[in-house]
Amino acid sequence: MTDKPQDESKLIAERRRKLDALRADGNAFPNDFRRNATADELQGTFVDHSDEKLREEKIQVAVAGRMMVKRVMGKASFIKLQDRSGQIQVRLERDHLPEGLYATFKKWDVGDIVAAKGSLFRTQTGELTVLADEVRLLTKSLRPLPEKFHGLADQETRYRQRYVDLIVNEESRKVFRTRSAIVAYIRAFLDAQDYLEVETPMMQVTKGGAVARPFTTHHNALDMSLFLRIAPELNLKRLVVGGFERVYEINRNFRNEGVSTQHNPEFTMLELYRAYADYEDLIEMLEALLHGLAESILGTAIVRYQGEEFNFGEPFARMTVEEVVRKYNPDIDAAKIRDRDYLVGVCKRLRVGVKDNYGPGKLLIEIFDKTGEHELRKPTFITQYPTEISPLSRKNDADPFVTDRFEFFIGGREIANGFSELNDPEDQAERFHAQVADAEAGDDEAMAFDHDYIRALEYGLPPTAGIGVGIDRLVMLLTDSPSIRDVLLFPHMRPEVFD
RNA sequence: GGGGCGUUAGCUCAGUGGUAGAGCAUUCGGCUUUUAACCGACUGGUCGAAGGUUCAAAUCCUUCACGCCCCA
Repeated sequence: MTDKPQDESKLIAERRRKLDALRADGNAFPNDFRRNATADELQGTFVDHSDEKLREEKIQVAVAGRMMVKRVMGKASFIKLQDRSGQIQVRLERDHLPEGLYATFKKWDVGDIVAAKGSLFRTQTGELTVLADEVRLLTKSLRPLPEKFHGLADQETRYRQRYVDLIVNEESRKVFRTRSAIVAYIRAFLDAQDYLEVETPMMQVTKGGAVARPFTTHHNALDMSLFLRIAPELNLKRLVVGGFERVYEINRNFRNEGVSTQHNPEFTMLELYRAYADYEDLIEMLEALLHGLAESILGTAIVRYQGEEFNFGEPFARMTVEEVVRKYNPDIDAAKIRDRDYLVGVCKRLRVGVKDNYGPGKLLIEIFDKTGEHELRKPTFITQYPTEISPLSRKNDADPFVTDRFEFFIGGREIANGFSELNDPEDQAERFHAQVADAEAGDDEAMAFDHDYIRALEYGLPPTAGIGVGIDRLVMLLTDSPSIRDVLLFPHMRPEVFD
């Protein structure tokens, strides 16, 4: 009744024969069992119950899960069932089960989904165990699990077949539970401050909100091109114009760039906007958020990441872009640090590519990226980003060469980017024109002119500050994960070849 | 895009030119308190793909695929 691929492993073929027998015997995939407790509920509830007390009370339980351990010792066996909460041991005795069931059970395999009903007791070593009155096979597993001791180590298989990784690697399950807890903490933190969570379009007609290359898609019925968003920024600020003075979105962005341990084509960002605030207010807020997160997730303000140690309990360091450039390039002439020709010379010495349309601000940031970024190990706010490369940021009142903007670095990586928003519609229009000029000069990362966004600003965006936080990188930090793929359930991979 | 490393049984891994290996898992037998259970027997491979060198290739060479790391 089953078509068997010729190259199918003998292990799978063996299990398929068992499934055939199950089908012949009735419903091989029943869905009428209901459990009354998870493993951890039982472990917690009866933690103080002795074996005698458990046997006295005859506590009836119904448990189910994946059979991860199977130890047959003649006429009795121990198995362990793994459910979403943990594992619970079950003891099966031939003479304590309905006639013939024990012999049937012996054919079941590690990996099968099994249910058991019975009463609780403790073994000689004190392990809480269900003495089974009844056991059932709920789902036959056709594929053998990886070896029990070493688990699944192969990176490629862990990423491609995450379900197997999650079955056998507790550390991997823990990473994704922590990820969920981090996002839940952030939501609670913001909700407590009266922020409104919103969702804005993933598919956009105009690319904007960040300097990056977009993915393009096509709407058939409308016969038009659409961009997958590179940022939600402009839409969120439209909402502030609309009177939602505190908004945030936690969602995916898409950037058509390289893949690395730090980059996935789609990644998750928290972006938030707050009216009547400036970038200094958001620096304070981010410090409070990160401190609270560390205490909540790790139970301490000390974050250990890949051999480095960061204290989230104290205010973070601050430097300006120019200070960083001068610190890591001590030979630079401070008097000429905004001189285009001089900076071109520095870039050439550093073997940084320079284009004709680069102004001093762009050149400065190229030098920063090349020489400074990786040195920013301890949590550090970098401020005063050049206006030239910050088309949506408010100019600094005293020094319009730079904006009231910061980026936040830990371990040499950008974690967040925030600024006082540019709410002058005429200045914003000029900045868009500059972006369009860059685009025409061949810069495929430049923004388009967003007429509707200018119109929104013309209605009046209150003085506002905003911030974007890379959630994946934050999760990496708090789970000590070396690669972004370790914190993405299904990281981007080239297609697998099935032959 | 460039460089380095990797791909051998279901899983974890040995194997540097001369008969393809181990542990776990599977299969069979034994065992009524195991904890990577234990004891005994057996089984399991187009060595990532294609081509080349050689009397002989998992091993050397070339190309390709996929993955990991570093750099741009």
